[in-house]
Amino acid sequence: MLSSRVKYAIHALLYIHEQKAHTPLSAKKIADAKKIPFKFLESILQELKQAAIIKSQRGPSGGYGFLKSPDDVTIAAIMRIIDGPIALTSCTSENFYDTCDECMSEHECEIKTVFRDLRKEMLPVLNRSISELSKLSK
Amino acid sequence: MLSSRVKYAIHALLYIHEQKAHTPLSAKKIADAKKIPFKFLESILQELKQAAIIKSQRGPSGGYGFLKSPDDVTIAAIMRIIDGPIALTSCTSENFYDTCDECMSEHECEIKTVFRDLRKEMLPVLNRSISELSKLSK
DNA sequence: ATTAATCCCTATTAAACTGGTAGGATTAAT
DNA sequence: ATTAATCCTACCAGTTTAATAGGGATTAAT
Repeated sequence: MLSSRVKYAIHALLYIHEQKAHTPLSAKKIADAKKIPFKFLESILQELKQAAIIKSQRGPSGGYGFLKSPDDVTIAAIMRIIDGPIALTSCTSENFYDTCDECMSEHECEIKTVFRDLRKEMLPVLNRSISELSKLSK
Repeated sequence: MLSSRVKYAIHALLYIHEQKAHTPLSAKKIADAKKIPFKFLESILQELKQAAIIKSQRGPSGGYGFLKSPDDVTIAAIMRIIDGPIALTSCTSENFYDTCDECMSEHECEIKTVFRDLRKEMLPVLNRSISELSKLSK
């Protein structure tokens, strides 16, 4: 299941996108509007900033805004930054690949086939961007 | 990510299926063949038995065998029994549905749309059965 | 220059989850 | 009766999760 961090992250990014403010949006405002625990949200925004998704402005009337275009920020990317791999097994992960014992010992693990196919079906859906998502809800 | 319990469960069921023995297969043999910690495997087999996937025979020359047909035992079913929901949010889960705060407050949560679509794409792959999987590997 | 609002960093915590272990009771075939 | 197997209950150490707490650094409006 999705962590609450990822859910909060998506909600926060959607909110920032939808406000379309030229001035940055403060964590406080986002937290209030989206009912996210303030301090918890702060740490999530830090993580997104570290990953170069958003940028921040300090001081009064400071806050957060997109660094990358919302068209290019996908749900998959947010999940990878915060929760890690999309794939359900490390041996079928593209960005977090790791061998599993079974794959080493057997010529081709039966499980691998399923979860490689699964990942392939999941990606197109998760590659939707924040701006796409925002349009859908209207 | 998949829990090791689910991975072990799938491997164990595949092994039982492939042995095609008329006599039940002991946890010990499965554990040795598939290199699964014996006691850990036992508890997994208990769970599968409780869920009426397999049946057991006690005593010497006892062990485990399919109760349902391997044609009808899907990866999705095993995952639901052991790890819980397939869907990534409870509000898009069929078998473990639960409301989330956002879904209540807003007319239609944007996130819900994505993860409902995601679930829809995942299911056909995860509805493959043990016997299908077994054929694929040959 | 003060101050108010923010970012940013570190630490702590309670609860749940994960991946096992341990030991004994029960059952049935020999 | 012995043995080999399932069954049942409890335990445990380590990690993760979802926060909370506190405070320092930075900035900009006044």
